Amino acid sequence: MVQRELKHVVVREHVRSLLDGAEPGTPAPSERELVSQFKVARMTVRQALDALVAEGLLERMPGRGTFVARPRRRPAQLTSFTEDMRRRGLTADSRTLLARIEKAGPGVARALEVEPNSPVVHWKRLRRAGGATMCLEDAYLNEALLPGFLASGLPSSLYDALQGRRLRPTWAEDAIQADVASVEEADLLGLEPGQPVLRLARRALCGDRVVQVSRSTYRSDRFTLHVQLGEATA
Amino acid sequence: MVQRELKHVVVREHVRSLLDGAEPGTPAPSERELVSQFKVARMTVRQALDALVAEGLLERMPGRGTFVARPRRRPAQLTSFTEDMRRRGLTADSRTLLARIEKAGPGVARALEVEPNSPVVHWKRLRRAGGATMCLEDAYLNEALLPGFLASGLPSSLYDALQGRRLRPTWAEDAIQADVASVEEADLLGLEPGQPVLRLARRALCGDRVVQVSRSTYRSDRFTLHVQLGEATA
DNA sequence: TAGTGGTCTAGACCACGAA
DNA sequence: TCGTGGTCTAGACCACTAA
Repeated sequence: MVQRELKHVVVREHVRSLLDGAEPGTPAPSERELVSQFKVARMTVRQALDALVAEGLLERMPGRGTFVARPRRRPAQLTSFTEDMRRRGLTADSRTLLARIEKAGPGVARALEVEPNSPVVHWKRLRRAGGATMCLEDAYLNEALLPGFLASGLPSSLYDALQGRRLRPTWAEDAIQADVASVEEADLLGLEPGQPVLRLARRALCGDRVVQVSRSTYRSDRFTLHVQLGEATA
Repeated sequence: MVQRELKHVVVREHVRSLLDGAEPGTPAPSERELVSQFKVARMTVRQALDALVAEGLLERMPGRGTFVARPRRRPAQLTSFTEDMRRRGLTADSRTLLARIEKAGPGVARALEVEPNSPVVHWKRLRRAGGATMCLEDAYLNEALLPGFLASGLPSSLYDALQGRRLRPTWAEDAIQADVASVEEADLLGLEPGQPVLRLARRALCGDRVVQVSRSTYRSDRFTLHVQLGEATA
């Protein structure tokens, strides 16, 4: 069963594969070329190219033509610790300190937007990258969205596991502070009490549903947080 | 001199003002209504509405109509300290510790993407919000882009001043770390040496040009950094 | 001058949703 | 059934760029 392909999709994908891997500045076929090649109206070609322009692949230059755009600088992406470390060429692993279902206290309930005393997954991990201890993470997940999460075995990457259930966060808000390590944190992270740490509190949503809230404590001597910021729009 | 208004712009702005402040879910006029109202072709109306959809103001629902969308959650925006504080209901001011033109050292030159020994504006400020000292900021600006910047008087908001010269940053990268205050920082910020501080190093670009690089040191007891993260694409 | 993208027309048929 | 947005046609004139 081959679904009927919309013409603008055919044109769009043809142009995309034509320019796959091309250098920025490479000219795309002109609109009128595509019109005669695919025997379609020019509006149809424009619809196809509009999509690629919106995507950031192409750039129009009136009077000159349409060209492969240089990659846009993007604002902050929502990535997991595992992905972050992989990007730095390090392999992430973790030691689970605690993983169980609890009743949500008032703070966690409010943050997760569930009723107090609702079941939540509490997962506490010591996270390492390239063999070195990086941070202590205390995460709470909305159990109602993740039935049987603990029973199916703890995943190595939380976001991978959420992605598998189509619950990968699409948006998050982090609150970031500097502080000094508590006695317990220092012990777990291998620091002296009073040494500086970076604290990061996250609320992660998938659509409108709060999936995860967490508090992480990073060793400041091993971890620098990198954030890209985009253009302010009105 | 009234510039000729493009039809799709007229329609777009009419719809925008019509729905200004409307609740999410409010229906927009149907495409055919706008066609007969403005005596234009339907493609023209679609072009107008497409722009508003891309902007996030409208949402199409095939078979039902076009409606005001609920505001999208946005990834991190590039805002200035002044704007950040205003959003928190605080008024920002600052005490300039140093403002002069210097020759770029190797590190600053590399970060600003100028030749070593090029003239750069060095501006060091103690920044306050609501009367309380918040941070110490050391900023370097590319003098070649900002001729006469110091001569025209120091602005209260750097980003406002840059905006006036059409050099407001459109993208930035921050590196964020926890540390402890040095003796000099402690003195200026009113802390004890060894208390935790949040360090933020920023490189801000307008288009492809590096406009500003800076290092800021925040009192961690008064300042929490908030960052929104968007969906990972590709 | 020839080619490009930007705008615009006046229709058409389709699938989908609500009544 | 009727109105909606989604797709598509076959033209047109314009401003701009490059040769």
